[in-house]
Amino acid sequence: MSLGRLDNFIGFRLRRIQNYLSSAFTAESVALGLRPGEFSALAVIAANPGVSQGTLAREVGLDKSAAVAVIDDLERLRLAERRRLTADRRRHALYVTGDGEAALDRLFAKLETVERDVLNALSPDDLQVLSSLLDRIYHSCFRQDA
Amino acid sequence: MSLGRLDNFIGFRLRRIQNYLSSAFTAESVALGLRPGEFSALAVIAANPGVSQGTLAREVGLDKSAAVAVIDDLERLRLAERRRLTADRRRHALYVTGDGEAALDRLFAKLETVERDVLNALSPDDLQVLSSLLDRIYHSCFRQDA
DNA sequence: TATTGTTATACTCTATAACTATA
DNA sequence: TATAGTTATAGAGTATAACAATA
Repeated sequence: MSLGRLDNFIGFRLRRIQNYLSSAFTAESVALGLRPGEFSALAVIAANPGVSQGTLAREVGLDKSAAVAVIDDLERLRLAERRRLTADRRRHALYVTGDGEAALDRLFAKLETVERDVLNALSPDDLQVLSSLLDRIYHSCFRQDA
Repeated sequence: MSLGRLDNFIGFRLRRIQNYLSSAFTAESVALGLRPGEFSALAVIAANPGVSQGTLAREVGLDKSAAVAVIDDLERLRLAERRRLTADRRRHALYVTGDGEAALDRLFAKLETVERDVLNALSPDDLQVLSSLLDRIYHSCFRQDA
């Protein structure tokens, strides 16, 4: 089976590698009761304690209505919690619980294992180069951040 | 907004870049009436004239039942066609039509534009390095191909 | 009047299994 | 009995708009 012209595009190779990484990781994620996307939401809350739902949604690429379901789920699992802000009672500030931090430790450990397996074709120097090339692309695309 | 520990993982950056690439491309794709995934199916048929539905499905990562809907769509748009094989009348051989080739030319041109925009932070030499690093990862993951 | 979060709804995707026609 | 393709169906994911509370 040939991929033909598709094979000339970097985006196609990015997608194949990324699909592989994420399917390997998803198994660990669902083992903790998390659906795809909930892990990154939890990680972003952990990195930004008190973040609002709207800001989180924008950052993770979710619709604000989809964010409701994600946070409902995280609360149900006692991994994160909403706290109504007194300053602006429309807003919820989001925080990760102790259980949430423990889950993140476990998930990040798995993520490291998965990446190590997939990236073991490259030397540490190669990885450094790859990382810096991706950074340069990333920053040229997303420099206009909020 | 910080991404916290997430930012240390190459897979996360791969995903952001790939999301960006694919959302920019999807617009052109739907303008031609194609749904996501149908473009790559069409490209693989073009690269492998006479391929069967099952083989195509495996290659593109579709379920065989999902492949039916994709090919129905491609036939309805007159971009590809099924031909019943006389040797084994259970099978359909798939072919791209003239319209299909024209659509592919247009779509691949768009793909080049999108990639150029996103990857313009890198010099041709850098792109060559990136491409070869991704290839090495890819081949170490998928060497056990069919 | 605008914004934050919520609910409702519809649409798309995906995954599964049952079915047909051929082998 | 096994395989290629099809159909039917249910579940998850996503996108949209209407809504309540608050600003």
